[in-house]
Amino acid sequence: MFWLMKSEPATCSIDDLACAPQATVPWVGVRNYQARNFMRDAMCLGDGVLFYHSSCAEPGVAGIARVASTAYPDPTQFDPASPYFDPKATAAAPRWLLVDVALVQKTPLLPLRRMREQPELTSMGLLQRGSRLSITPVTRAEWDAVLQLLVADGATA
DNA sequence: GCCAACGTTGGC
DNA sequence: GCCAACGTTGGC
Repeated sequence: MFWLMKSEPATCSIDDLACAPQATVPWVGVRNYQARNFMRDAMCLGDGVLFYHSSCAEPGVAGIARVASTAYPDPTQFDPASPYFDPKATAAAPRWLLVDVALVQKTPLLPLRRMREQPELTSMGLLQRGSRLSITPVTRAEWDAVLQLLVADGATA
């Protein structure tokens, strides 16, 4: 399967991912049940990920990654010093799960603005009106179309 | 900083 | 279980 995962570059950018040990990061901080359920129930090792920069000057897809672990408890839910601390979570009954995400390739930024111009991408969850989910499934057709655009960008860069 | 859209909370 | 109030997201 394929996914789009949002990250605020101020928190974890594509370059931060590239610089992480094994170019892999635990996807900490998801506190939405729908997004959690995607990680827990639907993600598989090796699934393709569009790494998306959100809440920044130039929102858009910044690289390709892949799912690098199965789901396990997000340690930040247990850490009172973390902004992601959840007082209702316990080690016996963790509430929030995450997966590890590994960089495949940084790409030239594919801006949200350009994605909106592509008829074959209008079905993407990311582009739906009012959509705020930080993790959304991506169809093979959408994945292929995005890769096409990323390649085209690379060729003309 | 604005604001639309959505999710969560909590009283009843 | 309803629903109003509140909080959050995230593009602009």
